[in-house]
Amino acid sequence: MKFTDKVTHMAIYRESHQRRAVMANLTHRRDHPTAATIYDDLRKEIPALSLGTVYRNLDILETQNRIRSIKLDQREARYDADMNIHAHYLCRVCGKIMDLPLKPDCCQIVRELEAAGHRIEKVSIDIIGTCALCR
Amino acid sequence: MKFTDKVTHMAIYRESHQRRAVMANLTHRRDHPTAATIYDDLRKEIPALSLGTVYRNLDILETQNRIRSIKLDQREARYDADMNIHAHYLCRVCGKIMDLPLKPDCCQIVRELEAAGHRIEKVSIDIIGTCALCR
DNA sequence: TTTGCTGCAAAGGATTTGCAGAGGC
DNA sequence: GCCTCTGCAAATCCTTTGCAGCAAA
Repeated sequence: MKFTDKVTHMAIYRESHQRRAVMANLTHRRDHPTAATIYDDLRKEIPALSLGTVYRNLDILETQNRIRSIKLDQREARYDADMNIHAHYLCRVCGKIMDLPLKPDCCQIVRELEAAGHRIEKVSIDIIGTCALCR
Repeated sequence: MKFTDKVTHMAIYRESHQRRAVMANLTHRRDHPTAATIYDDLRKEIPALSLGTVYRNLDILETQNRIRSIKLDQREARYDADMNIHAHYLCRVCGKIMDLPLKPDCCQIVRELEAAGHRIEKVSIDIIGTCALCR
């Protein structure tokens, strides 16, 4: 599936065993795993699983708005099943990612953009630094 | 230079012709070019320039806090010499990137994190959607 | 039965890196 | 003169894709 297809071609999805497993794995985690982490984890229950399938399913789940991807640094994407509005803080020393709840009035720009006629599909608020423990 | 060296090893930088050119190119632009775009542009004045050098210099300039990198989608990084606090809006249909000025009170989380002892090194607020013209 | 989904493996694309020589300071 | 920076090219890393068979609905 190409990037543009997401917009123009509304696919009819089937719930495969693998997709359910990816979704379940992400739901039952508190961290923000990479595709490779999910893959390693799921191989225990689905030995024949392939990494490509994990990527394809993460992509579809994001299109379905059931999960969101996070690009904190230039490295691998991370995934999150928590769809509540929140920011992420990454400590670049220990690598830990913290969820930061957001007050609704923090997203005033979003409302201004919408008022100007722009459609909002994704908002990412990512903060990188060194956490208190690592300083 | 490895990722971790940025933290532990404080390098003494020299201002090369190439680094000055990358910085100047970025300063004189209003868009948010990729490394490849800057490279294509600078080849006109520095024909022997290599893409690796562009990447290395963008990396160093970001470490020096003279520019910032932007990761809007899963694709190439973009670069911005505007160091004022602002958000970015990407229209995923036409690809245009808008700068969004931010009111200082929009970053309350940042102050809360700092109060809790965490050091903030970078804040990215990125919004993806479909702009008014493309709808 | 239809057509989306999978595993496999190869391809793709962006970024990084090792090296030997050039060039700031 | 020391040590950083460069061009080159190969390597790396993450992600995507083509294909033939499998499996939801």
